Amino acid sequence: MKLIIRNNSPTPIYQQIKNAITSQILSGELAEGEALPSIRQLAAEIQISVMTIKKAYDELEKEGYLQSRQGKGTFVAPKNMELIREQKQREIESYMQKIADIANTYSIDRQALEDLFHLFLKE
Amino acid sequence: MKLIIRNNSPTPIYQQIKNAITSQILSGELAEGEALPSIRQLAAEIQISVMTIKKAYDELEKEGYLQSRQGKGTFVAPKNMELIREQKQREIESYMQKIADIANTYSIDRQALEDLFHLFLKE
Amino acid sequence: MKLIIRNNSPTPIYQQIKNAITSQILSGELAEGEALPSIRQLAAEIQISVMTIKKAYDELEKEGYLQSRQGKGTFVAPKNMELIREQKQREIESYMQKIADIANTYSIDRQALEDLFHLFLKE
Amino acid sequence: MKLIIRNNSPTPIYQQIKNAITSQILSGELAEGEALPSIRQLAAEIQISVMTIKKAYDELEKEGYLQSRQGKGTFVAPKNMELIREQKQREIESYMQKIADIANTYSIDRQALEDLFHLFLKE
DNA sequence: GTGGTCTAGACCACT
DNA sequence: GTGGTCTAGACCACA
Repeated sequence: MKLIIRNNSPTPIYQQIKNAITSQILSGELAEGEALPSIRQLAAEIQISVMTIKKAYDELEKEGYLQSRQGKGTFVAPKNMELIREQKQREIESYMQKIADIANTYSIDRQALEDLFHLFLKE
Repeated sequence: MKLIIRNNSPTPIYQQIKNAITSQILSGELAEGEALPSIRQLAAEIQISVMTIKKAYDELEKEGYLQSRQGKGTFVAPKNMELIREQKQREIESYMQKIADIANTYSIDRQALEDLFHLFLKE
Repeated sequence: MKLIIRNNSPTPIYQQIKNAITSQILSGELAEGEALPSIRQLAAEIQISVMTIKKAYDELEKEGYLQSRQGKGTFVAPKNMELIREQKQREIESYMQKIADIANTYSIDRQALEDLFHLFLKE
Repeated sequence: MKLIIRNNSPTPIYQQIKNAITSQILSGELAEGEALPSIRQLAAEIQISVMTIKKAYDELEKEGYLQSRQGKGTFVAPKNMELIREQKQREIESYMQKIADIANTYSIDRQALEDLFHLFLKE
């Protein structure tokens, strides 16, 4: 597995690992069902603590990209991706509805709301 | 008034009462100026000592959530609007944070997100 | 905060912590907006590593129960709970639809499917 | 045939081709017995050396995914049904695991879950 | 061998 | 003070 980690980057190492893996899954370089390097192996390969790799793998599993099986290894999850994205889309819409409701009820300024929104998006 | 008190809980009963009331005030279930049940009435209703209710009401008054008027009863303090706005502001921010997180994790297009946001706001 | 941790339990410590906190949130003992003990404080109190507490808090944050703010502390999230449960309900339904679709397409035995389902539920 | 090849990717091109084809076979986009484009045709189509395509096809034949018949072309191997069933079985298990996880995390009633499951199965 | 959990430190950034 | 990240070990359970 090819991974370039920048120690001096402000992006946490586990996040860099997550980004690299998701981009490879989304581009098809990592096919569904394919095995990933074991956490220890990858840790040795890129000179990073096992726990850091584990954290990246754990989060990717919760997000639906990977699937771990004790004693067997970690694999690219079957392609739920469209399903997951649909769900996340709906989740976003319901949060927006909530925001709109609150803004209406408490007459919060729309311009302020938009500025806030841009702030969060640009992070 | 809806209150669920657990006798076997490690949380002191007066604290459970305080939690329930503040949560109802902040969520808007108890509107500002609204009358709370009298100490004796509530004590009878939930089978709790009058002293315990009084302690809860007293502390809530000290903290600015309630206001008791001699001979008239206890009311939700009117100056909560700022408190509530702050609370709602934080609520909106937490929703936006979630939207931003999801958008980052699943690489959702920012322009589409903004369009959606305008859609909900203009409703 | 009152927490009883069993070191000899098969349930991981971080899971025991999560269970205790969610049950207190759902029962109202922990009101929305209320501060939780800091990770270090709780770690000292129950004699557990800071990282273990952190893991429990982290997962509770991802699940929508808590909200952490750097430099300030960790708080019970505003009551999105009904919203989140609705979303999770829909998520479950879409997974079930997927299962039903696959089972239909590949004529997988329904009884085997049910047995499998019971197996996973009873874990 | 839909193939996206990245020249600047760290994954060797023949591996990218293998990944794309296995993924399409396992997901059913390529049905058993279906003909694949000829080596020369595919090479021309995606602007890749004939040798590279041949290497990918050869390895996929060794792994049992494809079957080439002298003078006729290359086809998806017919005995994939078991492979696919295994894959689908694992897919179903992963969905069930997700359902069980959500149900545990958000304390969703098991009976309701079973009723829902029967509903979807009987459709 | 694999992943799953846990520890006891450390340093950083924010307030 | 708070949370956020990371390390270099350890032991367990599964296969």
